[in-house]
Amino acid sequence: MPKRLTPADVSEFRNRLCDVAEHLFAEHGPDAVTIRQLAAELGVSAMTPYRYFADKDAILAAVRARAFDRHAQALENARATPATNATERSNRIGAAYVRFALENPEAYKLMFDVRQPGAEAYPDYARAAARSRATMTAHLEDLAAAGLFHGDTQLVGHIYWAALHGPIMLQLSGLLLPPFDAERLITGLTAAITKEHFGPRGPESGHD
Amino acid sequence: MPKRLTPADVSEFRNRLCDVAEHLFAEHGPDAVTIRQLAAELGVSAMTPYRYFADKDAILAAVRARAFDRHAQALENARATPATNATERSNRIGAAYVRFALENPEAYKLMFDVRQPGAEAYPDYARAAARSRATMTAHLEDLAAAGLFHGDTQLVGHIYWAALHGPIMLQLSGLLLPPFDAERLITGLTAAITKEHFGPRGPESGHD
DNA sequence: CGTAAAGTCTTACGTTGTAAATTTATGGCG
DNA sequence: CGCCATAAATTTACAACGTAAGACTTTACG
Repeated sequence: MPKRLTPADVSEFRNRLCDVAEHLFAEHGPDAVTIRQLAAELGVSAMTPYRYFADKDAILAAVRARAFDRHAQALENARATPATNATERSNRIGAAYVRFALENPEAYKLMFDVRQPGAEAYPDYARAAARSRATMTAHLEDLAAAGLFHGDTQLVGHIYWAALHGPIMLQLSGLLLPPFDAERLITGLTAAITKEHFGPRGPESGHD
Repeated sequence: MPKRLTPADVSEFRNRLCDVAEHLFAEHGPDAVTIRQLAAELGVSAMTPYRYFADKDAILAAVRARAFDRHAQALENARATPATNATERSNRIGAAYVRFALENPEAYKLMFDVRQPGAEAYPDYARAAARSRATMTAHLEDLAAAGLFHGDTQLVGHIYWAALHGPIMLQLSGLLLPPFDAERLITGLTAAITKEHFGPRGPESGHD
C-alpha cells in the first residue's frame, strides 16, 4: 500500500502515533504500553512504527517533547494575554504553569521523568524543554522592563520555577498528605519569594 | 539445600538482594535490571527471589523504602548532632537533606520516582517515606520550642521541604543549565523563606 | 510498460517476568 | 535410628515483549 511518503505524511503519522501513545502512557504508564498495542490502535502492523521512530525510547522522547511543547504553549499564551500590569501577567504565567501541571498530571510526570537518561540527546525534547524554561525567565524580564524588578532575572526566574516544581512534584509523588497540597505550598513559597525580591511591602502575589 | 528459613534468614536474604538491586538499579536504571541478573549476582536460580518477594514491583518498592530509610537516618543524625543553637541545627538538617540527594542521586531519584503508582500500598515504603517527612517538620518544632519560630510548623516544614525538593529534582532531571544548579536555587529559596517567616532581619540562613 | 526502490507485512529470535512441575534436603515422629 | 511430609530451590515451560531480517506489494520514473 505504499505511496511515496511526503514529509507531511511522515509527521502526520508521527503525530497520530504520539497522540495514541500519550493517552496510553497516561492510562497505563509508559512501561506497560507495548509497540504492538500502539500499532494495533493505529491499524498497522507491529513493525510499521519503526519506519517513523528509531525505537521505543524515541517514541517516549517524542511524547515527552510534545508534552513540554503544550506546556510551553500554555505559558506563552498566558504571557501574551493582556493584563492590567506586568505583575498580574507574571502571576498569570505562574498560574498557567500550575494549572497545566495539575490538569495534566500524567503529562507533567512524563516531562520531568527521571528515568530516561539520554533524553537531552533528542533534539525535539531538548528544544521543547528549553522553550518552557525560557518563558519562566522571560516573565521576570518583563517585570524588569517595567521597572518592577531589579535583580538577576535568570536566577530569580529559576528560583520561581523551582518553587512551583517542588510542590507539584511532591504532590504527584503522592507524598503530600492532607491538608497539604501543591497549591498551598506554592502560595507560601511564592509569597516568600515576592517579599524577598520585591521589597518588604512589595505587590501581593499568590499564583492566582 | 533447604534448611527451614528463620525470619532472620528471610530478612537477611531480602537485604542481600536489595543491596545488589540497589547497585544495579543505580548503574543501569530499574527497567534495565532483570530478575535473572539479580539472581545470578546472588548465586541462586532465577525463581529463588520469588520466595522472598511477590514480584519485581515489590523488589523495587523495597529498594525505594530502603533509600528513604537511609535518607531519614541522615536527617535524624543531623538532628541529633549537638549544635550551638536551634537555628544551626535546623540548617544542618537542610544541609544533610541536600547532601544526601546530591551524593546519592540515583537513590534520590528512586525515592521520588513517579512511575510506581501503587507504591503507597507497600507498608515499608509508606513508613520510610513518612519517617523522612517527619524530620522535615520536626526541626521546625524544635525552632518553635526554642521560641525562634511562631507559626504553623507543619506548613512551613512542608514549604521548606518543597524548597529543597524542587531545585534538586530540576537538577536531577538534567534541566538546569550552567551556571544554575540545585545549591544555588536552594540558597535563594531558603533565604526567602527565612526572611518571610523569621522577620525582615531574621537569622541569616543558607542551608550550610 | 517494466523495473528499482519505498513502504508495509510476516516471520523469526532472543529475552523477559513468572506459573507449574520437579528435585532436593531436612526436621520431627514412630 | 530411619523414614517421610514438606519447605526450599531448581528446572522447565510459556506467553509477551522489542525488534532484526526477509518477503511482499505498490508506485514513480526511464
